[in-house]
Amino acid sequence: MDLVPKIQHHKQEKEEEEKMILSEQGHAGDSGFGHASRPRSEIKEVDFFSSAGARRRDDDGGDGGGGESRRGPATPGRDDNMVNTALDLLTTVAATTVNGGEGMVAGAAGDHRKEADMATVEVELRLASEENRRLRRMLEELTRSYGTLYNQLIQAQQHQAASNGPNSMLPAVMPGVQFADPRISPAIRSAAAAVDGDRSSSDGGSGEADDKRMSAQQDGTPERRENAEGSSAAAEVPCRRARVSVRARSEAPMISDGCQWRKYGQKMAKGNPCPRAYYRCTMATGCPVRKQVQRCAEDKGVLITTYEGTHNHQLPPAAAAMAKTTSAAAAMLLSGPAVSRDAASSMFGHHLVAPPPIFHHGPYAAMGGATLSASAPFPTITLDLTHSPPGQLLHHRPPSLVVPAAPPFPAYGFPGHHRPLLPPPPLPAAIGTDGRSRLAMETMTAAAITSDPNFTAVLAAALSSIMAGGAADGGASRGGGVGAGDDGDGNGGGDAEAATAARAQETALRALIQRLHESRQ
DNA sequence: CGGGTTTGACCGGCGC
DNA sequence: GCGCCGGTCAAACCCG
Repeated sequence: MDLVPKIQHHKQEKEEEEKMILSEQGHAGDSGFGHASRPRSEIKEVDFFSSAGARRRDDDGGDGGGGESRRGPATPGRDDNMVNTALDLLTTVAATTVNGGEGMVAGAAGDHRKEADMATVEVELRLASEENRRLRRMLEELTRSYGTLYNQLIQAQQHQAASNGPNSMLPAVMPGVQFADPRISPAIRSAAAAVDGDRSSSDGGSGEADDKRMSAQQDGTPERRENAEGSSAAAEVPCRRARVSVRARSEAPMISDGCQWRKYGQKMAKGNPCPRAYYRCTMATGCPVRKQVQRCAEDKGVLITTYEGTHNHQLPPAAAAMAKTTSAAAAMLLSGPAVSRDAASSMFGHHLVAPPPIFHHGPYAAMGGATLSASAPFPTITLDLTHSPPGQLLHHRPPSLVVPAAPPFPAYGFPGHHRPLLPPPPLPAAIGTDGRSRLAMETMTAAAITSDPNFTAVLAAALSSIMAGGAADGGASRGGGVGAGDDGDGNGGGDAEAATAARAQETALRALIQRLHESRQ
């Protein structure tokens, strides 16, 4: 392009050069995440994900698999321990009660009590199993509904595209959605094209038709060439524009999210006496991810971190948690409204008493801990962690809840259909096949439980988080191309692993139900 | 000396 | 067209 300024041209060349070097080095930046932070910031930062980082390092780094995690039964923060301790805690408490009675009371009275306890536990267990079965059925139905809706969406999309031409893709994809930033549209079209590509590989029946359509799309126009040019650039754009803002209470200048950031600017923003700092991800050269850190004008104790973009490199596990969350949130933000009404009504309406407020009109739409802003220059989703249960997320984590502060937004009613532009995740298989999504799911479930004692809400939260966990995982890896989903073990799920995951899922559900029973009593 | 931070300048979008 | 504002750049500076 002749119009590109010289300096920019140079920059691009430089970036290309760096990318080449990077690729030759095989993402050398990945290995260096652990030590490069300055001690200064390590001390000051609120570390949301340190535990996860430690745990993940165990998982990823150790070639012996989770060997270390299995080695130390008493070590908090290990994978298995973390999962089950977090949610089995209550079960454990119940068991402890039983054992305690056994130890304290000797003789017949003790035996009686023990038997009674045992009977109670058995009844509880039976109830839990039954409820578990019911939940499973609901989950299956949800999955089916999701798949059906997705197919309908794709069909409508195809129909619209066929009748109105390719430029009408956006309305077909996003009915009723109006983004403040029209620049999103090509990206969405790209994503839609990518979906078609994915579908063609996954959907055997219509694969050929999709392939034909894809090839038909790859004609001369620059835009379509752009679409066909590989997913990285195409997938990058929507997340570059969608923003995920995290509000967290912290005295530190910056929250530690596991990534390396380099400050490249600071500005006084209007209406806020506190300066806004601009950071760029330096874990890989050319990584497009940026973040802005600013203190809240109203409450100086609240730190607002806004993420933008998708990492083009592998992430340390600690960062993957946040990246996955933000990626899912961004994907949800970009696509949520498209399905929120109809899908929500069809998915929730028949199953759950009170469908969560997924997306409303107005500048802000609140969903529990998350808000959407359609009036902002960029579509922004805000995850508010400032109202987390005190001490749970930021200050001191109880050993039973070692999972980092995964923002709880999916637990408030985004059952994973925040990604209609992408192939529907095979939910039952995806659930828990990745350790992190499992952990995040359970954390969010636990968070939902602690924050909302209402049965329906909690149930909805559990189901939502289950589905979001699976979808977020896929979303990050697909939508982000090389984003958070590619952090090493994302696709290592075999049957055994799935079975383990299913067991963990069941355990989580049992704990959840146990908790619900307790809260009812 | 290399890498990160600071800070004033610059640029582009947007509203009036 | 002008000014405002958000975002970015890059030279100077700082630090280990």
